Amino acid sequence: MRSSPHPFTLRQLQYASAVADLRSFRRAAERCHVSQPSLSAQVIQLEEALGVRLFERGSRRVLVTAAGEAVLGRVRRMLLEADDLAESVRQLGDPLSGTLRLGVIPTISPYLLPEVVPEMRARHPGLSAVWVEDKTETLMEALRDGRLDGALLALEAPLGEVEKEVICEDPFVLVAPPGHPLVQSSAPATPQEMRGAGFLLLDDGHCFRDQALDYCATARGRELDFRATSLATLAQMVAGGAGVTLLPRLAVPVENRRSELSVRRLASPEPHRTLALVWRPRSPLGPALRLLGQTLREACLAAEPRLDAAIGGKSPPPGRVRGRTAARGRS
Amino acid sequence: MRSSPHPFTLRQLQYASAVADLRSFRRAAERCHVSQPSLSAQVIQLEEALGVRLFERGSRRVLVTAAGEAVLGRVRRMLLEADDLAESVRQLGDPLSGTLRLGVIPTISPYLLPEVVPEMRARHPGLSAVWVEDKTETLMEALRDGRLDGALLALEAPLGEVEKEVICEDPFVLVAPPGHPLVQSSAPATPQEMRGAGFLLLDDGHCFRDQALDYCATARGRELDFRATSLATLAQMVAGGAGVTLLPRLAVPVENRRSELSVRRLASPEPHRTLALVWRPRSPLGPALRLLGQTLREACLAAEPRLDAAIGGKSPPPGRVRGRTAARGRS
DNA sequence: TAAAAATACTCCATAGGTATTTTAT
DNA sequence: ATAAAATACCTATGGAGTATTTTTA
Repeated sequence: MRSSPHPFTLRQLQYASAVADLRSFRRAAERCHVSQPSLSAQVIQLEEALGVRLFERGSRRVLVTAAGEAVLGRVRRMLLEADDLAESVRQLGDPLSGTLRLGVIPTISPYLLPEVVPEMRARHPGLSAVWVEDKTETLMEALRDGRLDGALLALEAPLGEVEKEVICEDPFVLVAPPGHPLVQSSAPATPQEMRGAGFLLLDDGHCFRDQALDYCATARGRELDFRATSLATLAQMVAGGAGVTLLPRLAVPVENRRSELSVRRLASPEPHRTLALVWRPRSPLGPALRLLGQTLREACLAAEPRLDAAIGGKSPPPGRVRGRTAARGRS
Repeated sequence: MRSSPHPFTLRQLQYASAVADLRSFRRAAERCHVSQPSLSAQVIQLEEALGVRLFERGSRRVLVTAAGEAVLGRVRRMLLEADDLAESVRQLGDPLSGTLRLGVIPTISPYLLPEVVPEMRARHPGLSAVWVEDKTETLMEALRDGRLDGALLALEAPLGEVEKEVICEDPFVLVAPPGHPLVQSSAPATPQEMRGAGFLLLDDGHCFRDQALDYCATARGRELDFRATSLATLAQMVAGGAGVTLLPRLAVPVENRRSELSVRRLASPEPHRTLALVWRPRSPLGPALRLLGQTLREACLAAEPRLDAAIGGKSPPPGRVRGRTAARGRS
């Protein structure tokens, strides 16, 4: 352990981080609730302590130097750790309370949250959650920056290093207008049957699009020249006869509530996504999120029969989901 | 980004960390070069800021509370990151100079270091290295605590999360006294031939013992009732006719310098270890260590012919070693 | 009772404030 | 000319020191 006396303070790092964020000493000073000269002085001291200029000052703009870029990543990580330290103490006294800032992707939230949010409230009355909906990439960035505490998404997307609690496996199903040749059989649909079929898919940026596109490729389907921005739109288009699509089973009860669609399971290996609650490694909220994930899993399990009913077919016994795992996501 | 003004300072963390390490306020104050009351005051302030008692003070001893244990891990990580921040700036100005504290395991150091240390000195004159010899587990702990900058060891041992630069693959070879039935052929030795043979192995704690034991098990050999503390001892015992053993090819030129041993390659899949330079993820010295690793690899490559000559057999063309990889070690 | 941490207090280094100057567009 | 950062200078918080008291094994 080195730990010679440190030549800088957390406060200096905070000020520097604010300047880097806002590209202005003036506004940084405002955000930090100090006067501009005070903040300037601290930043200068930091630069002197480190022996490197972090910012290039112009009278109209502030630029971050190359050295600054290199240093500020570490600075942000340190400030995040400092937040975590404070938070971890709060968690000691009060393991399951406070407000969690949670992200969720749009292909999950409308279908899962109505189920599980009431359950959460019932099971953990001290815990409140703020849900933010966005695409995987944005959520992960917010997670890494500490703007979110956790996120509910599909593990099949590239996530980087996270801790996770798996909620459920969500199989994809084939959806077509009633009477469409692809939904005349009730047996699981094989890729061969779908060869050449015209698929409607989601717009870019949705991880579900990528997965559906993968399957579409193996089935030698072709993508139609329209991209929906939501599963609801997709379902409407299919109901209108514009083509067929894949939907996560989770979405079927909602999107087919008026029974305008015919649904068919897919033959194994059944394509699916794995829904999970993920969080930053070593987040002080890890234990709380783990517990929350378990609640979510149980709520999902309880919803299974209804999901099966909606697609008119029993699922194969779901592989026992494993918990308490920390691992690196794909890519 | 949260980053509300932090209620504690790096200095407070440093003092608390020193108290935890030394279990004494007085000695912690000495180490930190401040008076005992000053340090006490800061620790008390930290406890108040966090709202939790970190230490249980007795007149004869200081105990770390449960909360303290929970908090101090994070504290140490933060202090390490602070060190890294300072170091990363030093690296910016001067990428390949300074002193690296490097660990190496005893089954590598006597064979590889004499080769590569002169090469290192020649290639990176500004860079000096302090080498520490110890077993893998101890080295990894020192690495995680920031007491070492890098370590040269075998990737087959459980390492946790590290960045690495692979140096070379080092195959194991069969070593027996001349005239021993197992070394009459010059063809690669198969596990079947070795069935029931008496193997001399290293003492516990050496990762090479574990690997040799694995092979020994697949070959249905039996371990003799003696455990050597070094490969040198092992080689001496074999030369004295006490049994046979496996050695890393790297060790053969040194341990068989008087040609008292007969050496035979092993049939594929040839057991081997993968030597690599590893370091903490995000270490500011990463780029320097990466470069150093490349030097080590080239020095190893240059030594190949001599190693082959020493075991009297050409190796199969070595699989192209991959560089620039960061990955999680086994276990 | 003795060793160790906490308290009492003084001092000064420094973070922060206001007023002003410098700088670059 | 003007917006923004640096400088000058003052204030006051608080970190560090010495001397002393309290605590407990």
